[in-house]
Amino acid sequence: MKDQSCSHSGLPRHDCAKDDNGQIDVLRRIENAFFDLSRPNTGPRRILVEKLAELAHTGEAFSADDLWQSLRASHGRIGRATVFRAIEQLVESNVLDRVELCDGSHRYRVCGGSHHHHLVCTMCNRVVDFLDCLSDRKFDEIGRRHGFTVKDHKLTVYGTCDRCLKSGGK
Amino acid sequence: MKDQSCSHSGLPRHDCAKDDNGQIDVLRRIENAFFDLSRPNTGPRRILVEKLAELAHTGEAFSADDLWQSLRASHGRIGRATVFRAIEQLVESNVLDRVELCDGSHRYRVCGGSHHHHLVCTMCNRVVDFLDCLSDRKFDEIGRRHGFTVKDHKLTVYGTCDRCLKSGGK
DNA sequence: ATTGCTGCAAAACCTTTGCAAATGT
DNA sequence: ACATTTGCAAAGGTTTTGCAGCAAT
Repeated sequence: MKDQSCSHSGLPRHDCAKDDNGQIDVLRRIENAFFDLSRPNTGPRRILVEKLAELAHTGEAFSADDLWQSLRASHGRIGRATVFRAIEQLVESNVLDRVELCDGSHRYRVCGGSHHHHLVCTMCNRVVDFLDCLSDRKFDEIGRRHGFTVKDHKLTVYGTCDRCLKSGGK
Repeated sequence: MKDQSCSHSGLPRHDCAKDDNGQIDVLRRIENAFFDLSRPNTGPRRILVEKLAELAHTGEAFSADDLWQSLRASHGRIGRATVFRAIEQLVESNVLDRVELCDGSHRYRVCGGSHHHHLVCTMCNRVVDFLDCLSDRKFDEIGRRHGFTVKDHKLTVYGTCDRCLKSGGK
């Protein structure tokens, strides 16, 4: 079995002024996430930060392998494991979100840091954020009803995006 | 990539009188799911149906491997692939739910057939159902706002169950 | 110097696939 | 007889691990 820790402590570790300033903020958040827990500002990390800032900008969702391929294409050699290890840390630090697709596979995505959920296109896997959700009191109530102390939740909505509808989705 | 189909057509294929009659109903639902699409009432399927009725009763969540181990322990040889193939069909037929744990792994669970969501204990992986959710109009509105046609959604709540809290969970 | 990261290759993990043999109808 | 499922073993895809060497502090 995998790491049972579920340390979405809920709140982002860094203040995230809304993304109005674009990549700068995201860049800083990613750097912070790396350098909070570990010191070295290494080459691989720099190119990772750079690439992730790009991906944050486009909002693209990617698989671990996508990211690896993309990094080794634009820059030279980088280890697969390095990418996996970085993703793990960044998910932990709430810089990346793990998004479940409806087929059970998953992608990652640079997230804004504040609480949100995902709307996923089942045809092209495009992911969009939204804020709507049940209230915290409601979640507490659900928990109370079953003897649970609620810590976190995840809401994912699946559908077809306009682009795919046009290009002949059922 | 995996099978991109997302054929939670949403509605259960068989009427599911609430589980007041216990295992009988569940048993029938599982049998129907198997025998709708394919004929042979084979040995492996019989023991699968039997075991799943048990699991439905206890509400236990299990991995594909758990189920395989358990079947080969109680009955003789059964192929790993047979179990995986059965799970696939039963998920498709809305007899089993796939539940994501907070670490990204997943379990299966015999479900009642009607729309519901899951409350998952992050310590023992116990799973409990609940019904609360946003309204359909709300989901439609979320979709409309982003140009999506909403088909399905999934809400999973993570927390600590009373049993685990008592036995020293943080 | 010390500490921790990196790349590689191997291993682990989980799931799917191909196919001959067995089974149900 | 026929069609389908089964079990096995092999392959597949993805993620993790071990470790020697390297880089940053």
